[in-house]
Amino acid sequence: MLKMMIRTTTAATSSSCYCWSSRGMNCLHSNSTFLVFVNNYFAFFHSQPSKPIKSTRTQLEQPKRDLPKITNVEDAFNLFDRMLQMRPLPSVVRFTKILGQVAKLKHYSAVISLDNQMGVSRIRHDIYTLTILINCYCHLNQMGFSLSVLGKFFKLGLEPNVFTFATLINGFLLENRVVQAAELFNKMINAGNCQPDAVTYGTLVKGFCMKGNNSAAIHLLRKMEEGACKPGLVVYNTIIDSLCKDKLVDDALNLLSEMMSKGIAPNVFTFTSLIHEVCKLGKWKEAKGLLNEMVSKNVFPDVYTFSVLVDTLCKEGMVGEAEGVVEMMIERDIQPGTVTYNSLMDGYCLRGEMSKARKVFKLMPSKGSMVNVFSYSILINGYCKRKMMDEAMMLLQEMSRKGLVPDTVTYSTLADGFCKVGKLGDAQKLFSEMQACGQLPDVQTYAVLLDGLCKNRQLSTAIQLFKEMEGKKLDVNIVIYTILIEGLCIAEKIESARELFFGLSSRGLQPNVRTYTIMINGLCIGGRTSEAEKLLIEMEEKGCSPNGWTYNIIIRGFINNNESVRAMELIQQMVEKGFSADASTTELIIDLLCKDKVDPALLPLMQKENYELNLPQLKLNRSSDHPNKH
DNA sequence: CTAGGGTTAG
Repeated sequence: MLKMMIRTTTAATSSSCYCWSSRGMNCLHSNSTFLVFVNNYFAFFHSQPSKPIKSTRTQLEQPKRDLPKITNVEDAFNLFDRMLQMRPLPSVVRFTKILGQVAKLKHYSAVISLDNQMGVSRIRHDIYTLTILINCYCHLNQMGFSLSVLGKFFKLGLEPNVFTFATLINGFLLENRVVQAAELFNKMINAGNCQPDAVTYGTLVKGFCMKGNNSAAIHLLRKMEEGACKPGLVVYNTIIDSLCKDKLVDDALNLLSEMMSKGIAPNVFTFTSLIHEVCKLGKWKEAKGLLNEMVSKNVFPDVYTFSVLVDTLCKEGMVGEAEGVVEMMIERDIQPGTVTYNSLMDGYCLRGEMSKARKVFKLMPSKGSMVNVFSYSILINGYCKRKMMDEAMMLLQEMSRKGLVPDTVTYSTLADGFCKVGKLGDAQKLFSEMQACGQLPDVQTYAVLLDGLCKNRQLSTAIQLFKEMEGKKLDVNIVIYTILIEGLCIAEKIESARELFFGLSSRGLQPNVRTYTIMINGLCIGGRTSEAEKLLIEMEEKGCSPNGWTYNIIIRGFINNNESVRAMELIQQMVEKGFSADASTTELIIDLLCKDKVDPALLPLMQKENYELNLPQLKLNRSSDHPNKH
């Protein structure tokens, strides 16, 4: 038996070295089912017509365009200049059309400067111009200016219409101010002269969904049914997507049947939401079923749908298959976009294949996909996970040369990389740098830094940072407390760790598996093995099942406290639950055996059939159960 | 000429 254990130990060690990433680890559980899904899926698409029938609508829309289509801001500025020099001046409508197009390109500040030029030439605003302006300020997170534009309506004797109000409601939502959005909505209803339309309702429904308030969204849906403005496709799609994001796929599917029974046909948005969530839950059969269903209804997957599939395949570690999907997209004349390629790059990064990721990154512009902040963050994350900090930092510098603004995620990723290689100073430098550049640290940024400080035994600095974080109105969550509890345990301040742990519920926080495991570890370090075991039972009772990592921790705790009898019992419990010993636990067990420290009374237990049979599982030690993940 | 829904990174 000893031989077997040693063999499996090496297997466990090498497997945990290979799996350096915590993401993508779920590939272990259902690879084969997913493969079946993918194979079916390929066969399925090859049997479909390669091009969906294009709607004739777009063809009809073309001739009425009396203005060259603007594809970039420069063209807009040039055209605008020429128009401003014409005498007589073109009408406000002509100018507004350009503003509308630039706004569609999401160049909101460009719209504002164009509007200023209009002002200089004394071109009067109309309702359209002002509404576009409001929308631009909304997207620039400047609601204050949006509201002052509203004031202009009255000055000019114009009356805001339902477009204006819907835009303002959306603006509040972009700032996460759902209450104000709802207030404005109610004002519309009560004032009586401008009733909300389907879009206005849809916007507010989205607001409730954003706040995770699905029941309020559904309530509004029911209210629409009673009134004159019946819910349409978009409102259903919004709620279906929100239900999906909350993993309530069954509720989402019920809503799908409901809309169909009302004669509202689901479109590619509806199916993409559903397929996305079903893929995330690993329900490949259902994903295939939905793909079948949509095509049978003449709804064809588009670049969004395919990107979801590419992303899922990549996260499952099946990058080759993802590449196949990309090729199929091109064959079917659906051009992969930046998001598609970003997902593919992330897939390579997750497997540590940085040169392949880099190749995609390099080829993107020639395929018509501009790299963006996501592309850089993905690559940077790839290098950070491989501890290649120089390469990661070079990319950060390249970003600013290309005029891309690194965001909170980019900086947090880099800070985490530096923390993990023990360069706390560099992490802290980035933390200040990001704030100097106007990027606000969020909870996850603080989590990265706190974790780095705690793991590097700088507890007092960590506590200082924690206080700073509390001072800002950041929502301190269980992840943060878990890091602090671990920090206290590392510093062997077990009493303080216990206090913090048992005070969690009074802060309205629920410990998760990680929190429990870290506390159990702390208690074991402090020699309180019986209390640790109590916690193991308690977590199970509270519906938080211990995982393989938890068992390994507590077993090691018992062995280290010379309680090998109880340790052996726990090993059996662990094996019965389908978990297995990891490398360091196995080492301790071997040590016990070598030193003949195992009570002969235990031998019958150790030779139990199920225990022996399960030993080869050692090599299946899953690093997803490992602490290095928040 | 103006407004709402689905894809990617820590």
